[in-house]
Amino acid sequence: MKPETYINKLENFVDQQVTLKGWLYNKRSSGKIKFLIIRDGSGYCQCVVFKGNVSDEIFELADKLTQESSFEITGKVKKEPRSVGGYELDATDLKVISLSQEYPITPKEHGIEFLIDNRHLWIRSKRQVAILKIRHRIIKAIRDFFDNKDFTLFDPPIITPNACEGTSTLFEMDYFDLGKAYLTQSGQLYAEAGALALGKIYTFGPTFRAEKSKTRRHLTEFWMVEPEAAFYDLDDNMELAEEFLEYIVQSVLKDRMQELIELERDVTKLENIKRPFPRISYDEAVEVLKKKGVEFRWGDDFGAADETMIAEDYDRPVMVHRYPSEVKAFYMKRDPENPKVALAVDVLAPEGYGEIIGGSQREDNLDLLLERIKEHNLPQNFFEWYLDLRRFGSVPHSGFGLGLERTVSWICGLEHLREAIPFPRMIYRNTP
RNA sequence: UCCGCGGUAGCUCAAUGGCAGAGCAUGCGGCUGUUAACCGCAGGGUUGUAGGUUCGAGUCCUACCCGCGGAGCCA
Repeated sequence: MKPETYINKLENFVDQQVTLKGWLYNKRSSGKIKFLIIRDGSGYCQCVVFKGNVSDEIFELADKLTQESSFEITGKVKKEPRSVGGYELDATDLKVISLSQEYPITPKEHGIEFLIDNRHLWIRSKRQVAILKIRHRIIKAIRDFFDNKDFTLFDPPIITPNACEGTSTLFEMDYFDLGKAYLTQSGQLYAEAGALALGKIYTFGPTFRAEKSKTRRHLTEFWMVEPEAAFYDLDDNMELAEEFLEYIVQSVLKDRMQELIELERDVTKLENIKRPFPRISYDEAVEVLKKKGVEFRWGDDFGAADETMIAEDYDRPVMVHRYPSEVKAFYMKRDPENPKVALAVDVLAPEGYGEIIGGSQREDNLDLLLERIKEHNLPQNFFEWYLDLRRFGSVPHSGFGLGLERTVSWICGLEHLREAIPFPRMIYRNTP
């Protein structure tokens, strides 16, 4: 039943007869010759149906195929530079599996609303297939990177009893007799427990934000990878982050060049992504903004436009460290040399893609952490288990979170995060 | 939540307050190398919803609905 081969393996079958199974991507005809473009998920192949080579029935059947009809086609493989993918199938037989009804996504332009309404079909188009393949390669690179460094995959809960950081708006649900529960906004606190158990761990899963963000950089459901390592300080954390990003980008360049070209991505911009990355302090970043004429008050967090201006001076991601502690989460450790700033780091991607990583060294002192919890008006009883991590063998430790879709978006050169995930969830859309 | 823009054929879009149109898609016909193929013919409309102004509204006014772009917040 399964296909004997796939389009991306045709180079091994030149001058041999094969049967491909797939869907009709497009069709052109010119009298006694028809060109069927078949896609099978692995690639695209032009099949030539010539009246002299097939029976009249087969020739007419080729005419009946509508866009996205499923079919199998048999013929001899030829090398053909004029054809998509470089190979062509000289058809001798054709079987229709299922004729498609009138397919809504035509080979012309469409508006974004229509495409998102038809996301379940839109993902069949070339551009979306390329993005999803790159997404998969990025995910594989993430897992390989940490696995090769002896980080253990550690899955935090998705249902949580309270806000991890106490700031964001969360999706709320009724949890039996225990009252309200929430969808996780970060696996961070649980990751710390994991690091103190296993040394080096990473979490990788979906995360949820109920904020009414309505921009190209936001989804309500997105994927995040969060490494956490015991005995790592902020510098170790930054080293890990830059090696990590370099590995991801270089892996995609090595294995998904064809897809990047399909997306018309300027790959020279990606080839620059090599260590070391520039590191500047928040203070230095503020100076840069002021020099560029931005009115910026020390103590504020950077907006999207500020991030772009800071990043535009560099051809690779820039690591901005030591943010004012007041704009950062309660669990971030303050710099012993300057308690007004936290040992935090944000990594800003080039080309205006903004923050793709946020991380920090964590507060490992029980008393200071208790103070932070009070300052942030967080319910201490929910954090008792987290405080235990400081009561029972506390150690310096650090970690960061990388937003998968923002990374996919940056590497693919996308305009909007919604193309970086199969079925985007946004404030005004939860379908299909 | 706030600011800005939009909603007309299956899709992308036109239409000075005066006959609701084109391209693509679909159907039929033509073409032996097409690359979003091309050429000819045909079918296809509650102009987002409700109300108002007017001899006459896709067009002007009011309200609502839906979406898009951005801000804040963040990955």
